[in-house]
Amino acid sequence: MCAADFGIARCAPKAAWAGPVKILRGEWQAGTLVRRYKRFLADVRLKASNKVVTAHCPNTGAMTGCLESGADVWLSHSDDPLRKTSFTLELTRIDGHYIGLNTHNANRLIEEAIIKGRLGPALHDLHPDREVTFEGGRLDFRLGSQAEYHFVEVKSVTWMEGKGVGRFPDAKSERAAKHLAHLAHLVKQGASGTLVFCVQHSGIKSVEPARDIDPLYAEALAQVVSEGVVCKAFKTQFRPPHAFVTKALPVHIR
DNA sequence: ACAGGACGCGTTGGTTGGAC
DNA sequence: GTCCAACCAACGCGTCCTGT
Repeated sequence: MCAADFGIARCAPKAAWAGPVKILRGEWQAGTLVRRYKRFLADVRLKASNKVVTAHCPNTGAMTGCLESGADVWLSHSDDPLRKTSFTLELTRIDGHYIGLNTHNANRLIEEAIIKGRLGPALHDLHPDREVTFEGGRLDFRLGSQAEYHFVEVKSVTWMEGKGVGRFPDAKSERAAKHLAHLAHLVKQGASGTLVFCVQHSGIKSVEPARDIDPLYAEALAQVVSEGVVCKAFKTQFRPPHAFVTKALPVHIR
């Protein structure tokens, strides 16, 4: 299986800021989604063999508008004998737009952009610490030194509504609000904090909080931004098996 | 010092069991 | 029968502990 089989250019887009990050691992496959069920699982018909396989779905969220039966999907493959499913659902294409489904890839993409210094001078660190724990909480990245720590929390945006408006969250999320509180708390203690929306949908042109889905989160976001937390969004471009962070997108808090 | 195993975290709809 | 809380599902990643 190769990218050329699906008319996909192998080269990186000229606008790529960072990467590439390989999002399709192992003997990756293209297929068609048959159904998603039990939150973690999806049946996919492989294009190469026409066989139906069960893949692990690493995004347990609502994934509004992201998983439609019959949609093109791409799967990673693992030889790990401990795994119950050899395939992992990574990417889909709906209405001509690529949508990254693996939330872990959002962190990898943003980490790559941080390492390359593409997210601005305040977010430039050769070796950010990942999954930093503190006072009962955990954030995705810590940059800098003890003199001036900079904490970064990454959220994956895959839900597009209307013409290019990315919305987050797609379901009520107490944890997302908790992460905002953690960032605000650290900023109050003198650190810097940035919330990064990693937009894994090629059709999204701007990001806004989904006030109708989770009004508490929308309020919390506006509050922490007023308290000094920086909120940014970055667009991902897909060239299977790779993905790239390409540019900043506007975030409309209110 | 290093390798490997155990465990915790994060994610949310479905299932199960108890209370009313 | 209905409601609610607790638990479970699969996986990757990081941390901690133990053995060599």
